[in-house]
Amino acid sequence: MAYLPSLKQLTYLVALAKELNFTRAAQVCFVGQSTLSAGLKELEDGLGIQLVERDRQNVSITPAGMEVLERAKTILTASEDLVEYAGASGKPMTATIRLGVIPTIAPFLLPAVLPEVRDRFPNLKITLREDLTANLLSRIADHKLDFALIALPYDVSGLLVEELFDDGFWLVARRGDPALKGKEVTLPAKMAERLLLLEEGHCLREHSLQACKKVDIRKDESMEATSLLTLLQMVESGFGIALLPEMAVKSSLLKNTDLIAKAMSGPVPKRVIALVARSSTAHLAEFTALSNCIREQFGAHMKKAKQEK
Amino acid sequence: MAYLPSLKQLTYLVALAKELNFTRAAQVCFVGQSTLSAGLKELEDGLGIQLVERDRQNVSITPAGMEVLERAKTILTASEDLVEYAGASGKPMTATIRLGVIPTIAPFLLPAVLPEVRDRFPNLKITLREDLTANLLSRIADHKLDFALIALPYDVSGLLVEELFDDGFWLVARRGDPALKGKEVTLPAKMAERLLLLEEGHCLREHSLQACKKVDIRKDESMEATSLLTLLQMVESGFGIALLPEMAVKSSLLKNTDLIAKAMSGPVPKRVIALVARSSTAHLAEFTALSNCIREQFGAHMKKAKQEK
DNA sequence: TAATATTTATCTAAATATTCGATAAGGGGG
DNA sequence: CCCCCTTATCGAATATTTAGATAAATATTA
Repeated sequence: MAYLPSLKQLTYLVALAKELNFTRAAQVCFVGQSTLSAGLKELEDGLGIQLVERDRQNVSITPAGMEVLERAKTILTASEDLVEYAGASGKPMTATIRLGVIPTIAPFLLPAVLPEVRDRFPNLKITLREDLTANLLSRIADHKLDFALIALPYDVSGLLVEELFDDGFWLVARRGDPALKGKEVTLPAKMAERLLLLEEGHCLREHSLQACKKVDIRKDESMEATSLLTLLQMVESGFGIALLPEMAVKSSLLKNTDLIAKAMSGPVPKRVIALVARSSTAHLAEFTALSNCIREQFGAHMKKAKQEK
Repeated sequence: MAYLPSLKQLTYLVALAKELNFTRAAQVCFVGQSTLSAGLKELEDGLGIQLVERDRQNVSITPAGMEVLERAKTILTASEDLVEYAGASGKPMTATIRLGVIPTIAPFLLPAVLPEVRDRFPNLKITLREDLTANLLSRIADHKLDFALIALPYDVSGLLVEELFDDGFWLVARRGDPALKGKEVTLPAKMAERLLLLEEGHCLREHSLQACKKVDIRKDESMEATSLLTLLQMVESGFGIALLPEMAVKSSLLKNTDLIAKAMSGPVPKRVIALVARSSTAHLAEFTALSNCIREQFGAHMKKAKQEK
């Protein structure tokens, strides 16, 4: 029989990689330092390679150790999800789902969707967290979050991804702005110069830049908005123009402002709204149900918004 | 600390699911029957759910058990691949790769590609297996095979997939066949009626049917070919027409025959040649290298074949 | 330079877990 | 009704794991 590492040994490696100190890692694992030391040695012997470089003063993970570490994390995550699944099975659609949503989606999609979700799955509890994509994905990996509603393109390798719908970008400018001239709106370079952006970290910033085929050159940080609301304020104050996701345009965000939103022509620049989860998530049924519900419900919501116009 | 199943317990579940008999499963695992019985009970207790239905006479896996089983297999596979990776690390591109190839790819692609692979990676050993897609994928899951060269579309969920290139379908008929008339060849329904197919199990059969938007209706099993060679024989004997992958057309398969191959017009029906592996494969470096090598080398091969024409 | 603190590795005895064989218990088939 | 086959359980032998003490190596500090 071939050697198989024990999950405990893998947790030792993971803890040690995080702490880079045997004593502290042992405390994290609730074992003695000698236990962790021996356990790791056994893992290295079993695998036949050195995973950790122990200088008496510093601990570092070898390149091979890094690869093993990644695999170990995957295995442990899948194991934890297996246990969680087992605990939740038998009572589907009754879980408490921790859902993360990025700030440029949350205020427009959640009000339209959550009531229906609650209606359809009365036993499904949803707790929300609004944060940047990177933070949400990191929390998903750490089991601190179950699902996240984010906008693609984004690196989602290794995750379970369900694309929900496209969300096109509209040009927003003050009434009478030259950028709005003409029947069709495109974004030539000179327009792009006037483009206002959200601050670093918001995916909408990257997506706007990609839509203009511009690389990210920060010019004036004081001219970067911290939310869509402040972004629009800046447009209204005459600092420039901006791209706004369709779902934001269709909300009441532009009411009582002097701003005009116009759809773009040509190949419409867009982001893709997607629900993601760990691929080993314990809540696959809930993931699918939520995906469908959002897709249907938000589709209906947008159609209604169109008619009202 | 939350409960974590031991990998040993997971192997017990996997073995039991395969054998559906505690005694035999225990033998497979090289443990006593009592050990397996106790181990499985411990797993069930730890997870808090029943995985196995034990009638004194029959053993069956509960629905929840099936889900846990799938997850267990994933975890065990990833663990085995971790060990294998550790053993192979430090000497990259020196592994012995067991490569599976489907029969409608092997004779056309391998001769063009393998010499270069051997040249570029002299320490990489490759053993070959020619078989149907379903068998190859099953062997990949069982660690009996490392990579497989197959044709998409095919259900490859859960696998590492690298699409290499498109392989269009050409219409093959006897010289003067009415199907060849006209400047452009499409496949109207009446042509599709005359279509000859490989026998069940060959993906080319499904792909040909999809290309004609036909569902699989077996008419006469004696009229089904067992290989591309016999398929062409049947076309040459006047039994009908066939679709042939471009890589086969560009080979010398049609030389010294009375057959004409003509590219299809419109949206070209095609298959996509892909290399697949377990997503936790120990040989990711080799996978990438082989992918690139095949893509480049076969691209050059086809270009050469075109010039010779 | 010497003392001290901090680190990981090793050793040992004790606690814990695992394993096997024997046996019990529950049904079907003859 | 008995025999055979199944899985579950029990107890003793065995193997593994653990913590604490200690060693060994280095860096820091006096």
